[in-house]
Amino acid sequence: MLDIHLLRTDLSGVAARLASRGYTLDTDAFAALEAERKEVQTRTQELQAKRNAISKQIGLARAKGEDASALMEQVASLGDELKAAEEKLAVIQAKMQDFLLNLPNLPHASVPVGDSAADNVEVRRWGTPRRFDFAVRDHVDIGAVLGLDFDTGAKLSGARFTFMRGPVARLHRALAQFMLDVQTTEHGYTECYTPYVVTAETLRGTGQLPKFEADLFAAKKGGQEGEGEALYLIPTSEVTLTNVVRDEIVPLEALPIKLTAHTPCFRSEAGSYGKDTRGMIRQHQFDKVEMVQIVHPDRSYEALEEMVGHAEALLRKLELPYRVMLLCTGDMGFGAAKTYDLEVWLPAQGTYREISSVSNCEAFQARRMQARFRNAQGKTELLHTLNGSGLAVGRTLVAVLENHQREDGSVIIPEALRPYMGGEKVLAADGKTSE
RNA sequence: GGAGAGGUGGCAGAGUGGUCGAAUGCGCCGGACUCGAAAUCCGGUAACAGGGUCUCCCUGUUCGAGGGUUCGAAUCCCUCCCUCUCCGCCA
Repeated sequence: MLDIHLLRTDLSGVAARLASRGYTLDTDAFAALEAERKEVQTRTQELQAKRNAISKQIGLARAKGEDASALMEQVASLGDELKAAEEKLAVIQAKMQDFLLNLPNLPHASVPVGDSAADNVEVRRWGTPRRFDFAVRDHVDIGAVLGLDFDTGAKLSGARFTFMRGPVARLHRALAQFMLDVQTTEHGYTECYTPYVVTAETLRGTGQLPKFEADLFAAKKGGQEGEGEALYLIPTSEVTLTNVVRDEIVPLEALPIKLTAHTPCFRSEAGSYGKDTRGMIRQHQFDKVEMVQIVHPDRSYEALEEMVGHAEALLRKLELPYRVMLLCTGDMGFGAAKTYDLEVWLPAQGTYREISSVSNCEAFQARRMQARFRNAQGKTELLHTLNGSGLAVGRTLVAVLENHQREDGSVIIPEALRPYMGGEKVLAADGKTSE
């Protein structure tokens, strides 16, 4: 959510910055609503003040045993107008809230202006894509004999679900454990276990609601006939980790808060029909190790660079070539002020594909959540929140299989991962180490 | 699922229709005392929103959430949510 003061004082400036990310701000609608709000709110508060003052006098008169009927008449005459004004104000404020909740964040000044992914800027590359002296297979073919089973996934749950067994299932688990251990022991994050099902209020805090309900899975408690509040499956643990500070005023010395969790993520992938239909690049359910930092506003851009480094460290340890992309204004997510994507090399596709996305949301989420800290002057101030994948486990599995494949269909396990694989060096169909 | 208790400021905890945004204690901030510290004493200390003559003043809202009664609600009524205790069931 944007700061309403900024819209009041610099509406055209806000409109220009939103336009750079392809969002057209209806300035006339805002100006009209704001003018109406100001008038109605002033009038309402005037009437409330009058009522409060007279009511107080009634109390005093009664206490002295005096007759208060003249005062009662005065206040009665306010009644209808006050009630009407309060109702009108509530409607205007709800409209205003709705308007604000649907505005995306402002891009940071350092973000390149552009319309689409084509305008993203490559910041750096690491590693050299390997040359293969045999026909490269993609992860679907490699995984077929190693336990990657899309048919069973589809039978159980439909398209975009994967079933894993044996060596691949173990590799998947090993990757998640490895990532969590690096985040906690080397990067200073606190490991968390969080709910996978959350309330609408929680999703409003991080910005998935009200605008993106179509991207979520909703859940219902058994034994209830449409009663009660809808619950949603988390699309990322950014949601649960960030909402930890919702409605909190954290002490200055508690900052920065650095949290990580390994959770499944559930996404309906509405609007991505026909995209990445082969393999496990785009699934309704995938695992991710998430990094969340909740920091002092002065430190958030420093933290952003640091978090990109944390994600990069994992890719390096796994010996996976990647590049770092700075997203342009038109390609950033709703709540982000600045985002870096990490793209891993996928030899079968002959291209780099997103495996991590790290964003600074500045106060956008904090304002929705009322997540604050007490500054050095003792005043409350909004925090800055950041989140990033460290990493998407499914896509990392794909990258390991494809980049480290061998001609005989086995896969070399990167050294960093071997302690998590019982010391084995190679992933093979028979489960045996062939070297 | 059954029975009961309860949700109040950073925390603990009073308050059952009228100067209550809220006693008291703790914590925190400032001051006094002290060479300094501790102890003690004095004073201050909620959030959010709006307005202004904008380092300050004024107004409004907020006592789990929403609705109702009333001139007036933390306090009375209704609905919902959550927490705790006991019993039952359960991984």
